[in-house]
Amino acid sequence: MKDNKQMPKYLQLKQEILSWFHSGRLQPEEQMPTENEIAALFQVSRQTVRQTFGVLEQDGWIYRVQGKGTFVSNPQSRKEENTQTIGIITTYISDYIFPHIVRGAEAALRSKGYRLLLSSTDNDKAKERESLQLMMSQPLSGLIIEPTKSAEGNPNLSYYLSLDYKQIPYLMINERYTEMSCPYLKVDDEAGGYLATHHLIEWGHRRIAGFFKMDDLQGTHRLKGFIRAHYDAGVPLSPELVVHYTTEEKEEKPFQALVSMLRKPPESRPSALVCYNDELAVRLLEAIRQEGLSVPQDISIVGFDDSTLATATEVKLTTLTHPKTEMGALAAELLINRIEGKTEGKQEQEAHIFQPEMIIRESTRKIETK
Amino acid sequence: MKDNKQMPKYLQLKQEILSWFHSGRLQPEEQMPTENEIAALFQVSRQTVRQTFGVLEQDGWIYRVQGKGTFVSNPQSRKEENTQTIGIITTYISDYIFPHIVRGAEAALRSKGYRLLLSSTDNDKAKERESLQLMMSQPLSGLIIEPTKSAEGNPNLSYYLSLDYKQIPYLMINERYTEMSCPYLKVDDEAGGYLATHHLIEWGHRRIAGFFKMDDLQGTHRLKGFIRAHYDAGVPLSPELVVHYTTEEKEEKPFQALVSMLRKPPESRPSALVCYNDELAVRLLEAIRQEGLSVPQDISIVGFDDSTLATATEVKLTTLTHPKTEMGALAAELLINRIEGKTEGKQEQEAHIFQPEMIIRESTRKIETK
DNA sequence: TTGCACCAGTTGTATGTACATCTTCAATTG
DNA sequence: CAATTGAAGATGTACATACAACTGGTGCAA
Repeated sequence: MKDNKQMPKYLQLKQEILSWFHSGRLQPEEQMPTENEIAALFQVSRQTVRQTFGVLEQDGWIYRVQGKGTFVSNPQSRKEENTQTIGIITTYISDYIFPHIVRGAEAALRSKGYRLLLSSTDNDKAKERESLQLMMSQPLSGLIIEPTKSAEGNPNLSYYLSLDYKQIPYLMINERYTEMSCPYLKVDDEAGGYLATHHLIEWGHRRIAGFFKMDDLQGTHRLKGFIRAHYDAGVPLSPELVVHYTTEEKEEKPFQALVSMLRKPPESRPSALVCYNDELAVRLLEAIRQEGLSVPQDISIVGFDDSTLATATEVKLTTLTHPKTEMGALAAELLINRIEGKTEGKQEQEAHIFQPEMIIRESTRKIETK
Repeated sequence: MKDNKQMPKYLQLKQEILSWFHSGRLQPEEQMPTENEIAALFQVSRQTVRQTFGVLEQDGWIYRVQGKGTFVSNPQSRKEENTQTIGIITTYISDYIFPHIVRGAEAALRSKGYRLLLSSTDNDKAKERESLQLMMSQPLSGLIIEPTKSAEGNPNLSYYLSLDYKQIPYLMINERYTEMSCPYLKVDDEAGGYLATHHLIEWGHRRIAGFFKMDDLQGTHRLKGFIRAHYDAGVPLSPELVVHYTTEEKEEKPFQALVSMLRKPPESRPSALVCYNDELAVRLLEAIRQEGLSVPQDISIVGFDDSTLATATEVKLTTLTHPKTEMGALAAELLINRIEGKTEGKQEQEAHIFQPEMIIRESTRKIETK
């Protein structure tokens, strides 16, 4: 027992006894040493031991039976007392892949007896703070966070620090704040962009247009892969074939950009498109139809995320998988492991990166290399 | 202070002090008499007073500040200890209109300082029970439920009764178990089925096929409207044009049924379809394409719910609106009103019924009446 | 006026003693 | 052999004392 003079004896004693539990030296339902034994062992008075036991009993670690003794609580019953609630804070709830992430997490949590608290930030840092505040206003076992745009840093740092202080485990999905080190899960978007582009190059395409949303890291990573695939294959990439846009511009800018590309003479037109995601791919399909061209005869097109939209269209989209549901489920499992202390010793990996896979459907075709 | 010798002094003292709070003799934030004063007043030792204060502090009645004194807790902060948590149990989370309902509810709840617990049943009554159990394992302020397979009755009645017993307000969305009387929000599905059918009849269609999922009440109501529209217009309805299916059959049965309809000679083929929802409409579009027919030239088709799928297809679907987000928000508001007792006197209406509206896009066309 | 030391009063920590109440089990009794 | 009794040992209650740590105010000195 450390003789930290900052801490009162009864709290030092509490730490010591907690370590007995964590090390497995005392098993659930086992009888504790009696108050007098512990008092003698640590050279403190029985009253001090009683004070410690009082706190431990409140925290649900032990229970006392008059005349019989003091016993270690069953972790089962301890859990029942503690909240078994995990929060998820995500940017959007209803948008396209997030429901699947939540669904995966919810199913995993429910099967392990945890409840799911859900909140969204709508990509607004003030709402993120509000959500954190609300979640932490009640006991919480753990937290899964999808950070709101981290470009301007993290104004809610103090809340995250108080998570550390309260020893509430948390992890991040899709991105993470660079100021903080916690486990996180993400998709290898650069590999995705590479795969999509590589697939098209392999099938003979040489003029490939790319449309990427640049206000989140996913878009920039996918673009990176797009560029690298060109470089590796020795295919030159003309700058006019890369279109950047932001969330606000997503309805019109890429659409118009594609229309003006398609109105050029066939030989200077792209023969294939790589789209930021399926939603954009569906939007661009309209532009192609509007210009009287068809997919995949005239233009090949690749989406991202394998959403429900990808198979709702007449020509089923070639796309890349996003492990939406699995990611949610894994996040939940990792978090539960941390909560229940199963990571002791093996020291879980900090980052879990999913590799996307191509799903080749009908929207891409092989063409003759000139 | 009653001299009940059964009860230890420190508990008798607690009762006495509690009566001070209840009688208003001590107001919130007021400073309590000091430990020594109370000890002298009741002729007990300061230690005994401390023991009493310890219990009162745990119960949230008082708080202590070293060097300053002991104070009566603000009932506000006592209330904070009570959960401000509302649960939503829905059939699916990720499927198409539910994320929007949840989103509407979440935004409304967050703005009023409530937390949202989310759970899904996957349309499985066993999971519904599991979800109810989990939700109720902790204090809960209220519950929003979307019934599972509402047409088949309610096997989890006992849980709902215990909600009544615990005086936890709840309401139902989309449908309600007929055995129970609670406020509910729904779309007038019969009117929707009627509108869709009426629209087609008005545009000259006489052989209209209907595809309805029959294991929830939405489907049966939409069918009812479908039939009534035929009846009102004096259009005969052949039984072979009505297809029933269940959740489990949704992938294949309606698809096959339509294929065999389309292979009949053109004059005995339906000229229009009314679909249970957009998801099914998209699926049936495939069948139509597969048989070499086109929409709306050969077949008109109407969906339901105005989901994102309705505009993802190349032929934009004519469909009916569903007030997804608004419904979630209104459900949350009504529930909060009940929780906070704002319904006293005016006695809220039991049912809130939204009227669907037709959105006419490209998938239906006028034909010549024979 | 400002800053500092000091003091009285309050809660927090630590120990000691005494006895009450309850559980268990062995010894005793009928 | 069954029931009772009693002792031992555990936690629960109650009181007493001493000092530590903190708060707020007073009063003195720069």
